Amino acid sequence: MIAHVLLPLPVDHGFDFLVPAALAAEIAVGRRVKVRFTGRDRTGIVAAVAAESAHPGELEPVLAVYPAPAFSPAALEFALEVARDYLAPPGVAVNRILPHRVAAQPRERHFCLAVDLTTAVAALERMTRAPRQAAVMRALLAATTPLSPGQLRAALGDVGRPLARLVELGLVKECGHDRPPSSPAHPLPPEHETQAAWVDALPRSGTALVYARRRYAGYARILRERLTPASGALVLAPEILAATALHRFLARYTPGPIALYHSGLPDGVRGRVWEEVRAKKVQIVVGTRSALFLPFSRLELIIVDDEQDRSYKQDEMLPYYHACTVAENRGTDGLVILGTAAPAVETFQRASQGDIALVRTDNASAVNVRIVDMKGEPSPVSTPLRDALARTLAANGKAIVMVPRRGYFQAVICKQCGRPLRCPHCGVNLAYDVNRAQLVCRVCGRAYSRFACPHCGSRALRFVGAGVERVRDEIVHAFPDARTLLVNGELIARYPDLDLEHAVADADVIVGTPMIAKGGPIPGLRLAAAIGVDALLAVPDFRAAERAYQHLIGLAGRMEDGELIIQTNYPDHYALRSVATGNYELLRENELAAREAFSYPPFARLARIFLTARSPTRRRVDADRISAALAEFGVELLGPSPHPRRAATDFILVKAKDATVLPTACRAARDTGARVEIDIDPDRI
DNA sequence: AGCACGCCGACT
DNA sequence: GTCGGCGTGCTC
Ligand SMILES: [Zn+2]
Ligand SMILES: [Zn+2]
Repeated sequence: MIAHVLLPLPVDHGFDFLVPAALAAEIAVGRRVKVRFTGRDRTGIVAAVAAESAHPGELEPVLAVYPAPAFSPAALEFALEVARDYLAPPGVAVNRILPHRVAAQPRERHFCLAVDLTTAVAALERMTRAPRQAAVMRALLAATTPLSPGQLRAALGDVGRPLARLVELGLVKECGHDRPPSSPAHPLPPEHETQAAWVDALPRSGTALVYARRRYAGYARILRERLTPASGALVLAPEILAATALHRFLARYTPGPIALYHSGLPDGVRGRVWEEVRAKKVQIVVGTRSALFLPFSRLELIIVDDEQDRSYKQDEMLPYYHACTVAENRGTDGLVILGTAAPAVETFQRASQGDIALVRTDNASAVNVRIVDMKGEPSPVSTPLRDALARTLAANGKAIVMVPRRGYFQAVICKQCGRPLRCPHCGVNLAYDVNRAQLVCRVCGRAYSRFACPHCGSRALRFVGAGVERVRDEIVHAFPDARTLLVNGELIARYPDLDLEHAVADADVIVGTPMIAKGGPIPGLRLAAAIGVDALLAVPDFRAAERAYQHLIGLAGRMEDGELIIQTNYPDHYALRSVATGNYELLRENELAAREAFSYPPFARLARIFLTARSPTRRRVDADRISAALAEFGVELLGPSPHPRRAATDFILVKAKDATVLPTACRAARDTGARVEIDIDPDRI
């Protein structure tokens, strides 16, 4: 017997191995196996089992078979289809998707009263000399479900001793739950019921763009009303934080167990969820894009929340897939919901052409938008913003300030000759880091202490582009009594378990990078401000204005009502006017016109071809070979230009006005033999 | 991906 | 003469 195994190598085929008789019963398509390959042990995934091999040479034996976690045959086929669509090596893709181990179910014990209520109350009255025991008894009396030691500890502190004593006395017993009994779903609060009204307008199947400011309650309603017992449902959020918040919400308002699945979980936990899905023990999963590959046997419903978010595009690692597209392929005979408060221009275009359904609620928001013209404003915190902050804080309201730049100052410019100070190694502008009191390069990390212009020698320097830390300091200086919280990537990296919701609840002013524009309403928030949106508008990407719009809508979405202040030098920019007037069409029309004029999506399809080779001449030769190979397809090539992050890598941008030729052209580029990686439909350029 | 093979410039 | 650079191709 032969096993055809996909190894994690950048090749487009698998390798055959001999299945020893002892492993014949265990071998199965989708399982992970250990093999000896080129002198070392490796693991791969069985793509097929056959009687014989077409390989002429000797075959190595399969050394071990791992029954779990494993792909179901259908899940494997789907993963391979995605790899094929995105021109990724199948072995690389499937080995990345499948977790490696299955962690044991955490054996959380649960305790409940062992006696009836009257006996318990009588015992409690006699417990005057054992207050800890009494506290445990009271907690168990009040609880509607059994409690785990962890839950008791959270409420009462360390109660191991008193709990053990109560068990000894026969007042409390352990009840045999492996997992906490799923709490009965809470009814939706009335205000959520109205927010969920759009569910009635959904089609039965196909893809629907749900353009609604508030969507979570609707998702809970769909899960309650539309899910049949035999089917699975998948709910995606763009990032781990958002997935966790959505999971918490849906677990509260939906009956039955809901699993959480994302790449931040330990491998073993992911493996456990994977296997629970395969065994149909879990019907609903909330997660990030990697959850799309879970082995659901039937998937009637996929919800992609915040459809416009660029985190849905995998662009750091193969396969370079987009979660929305993959979701639509995955849920072909069910319902796929793309939910958003600020639709991607491309998605909305599909809806307006009738390719997908459009469900649009009245998105009028109670947020009042004010655009502040920054011409002549010396401080990054304008006078109108300062006044609004003072008013808000005086009225015990909360404020949030978004600054799209990290650190302290974006750049340092010579007052004498006007030129920016650059890193001599990388050529990029140097940023100022207050903590080190040095100029730092964001590309190579080098720091410099020489504060003088290399061109004219002048020591008169101007710091420009206030970053989030600088704005925070400015606000702390202006409002020393307010509790100010800085939220940036560094904070999340340093405290991965930080409960952001709690931290935010304790702050008066939250200053942060655009990550704070994601998420639901913050209680008590009355003022939101966007500082330096011009930096967002100036990003060299055809989607820059759309992204700025989406960030601003996201920021406004963190308030139920209140004021949004936008600081800009371009008060008439259509993206900002569109936010101010609540008129999405204004953004859409301007974007469509620009993209049609310059042949960008949705009027063309793009791909990036990465060329990796040590020598630049080699990359040049490859680039020439590719442009020769693509000549016949009538596509436009831009570049090659150096990759912004990866060393020894260039990329070519491919633009195809005919959407259907792009995959063919990309395949032709791959088959030139040049060492390439291809990113179809990139999300940033 | 890793590793061997093989071909051309420049060094004891 | 050999050493070592990397481009090419193969691994079940
Ligand atoms: Zn100068
Ligand atoms: Zn540098």
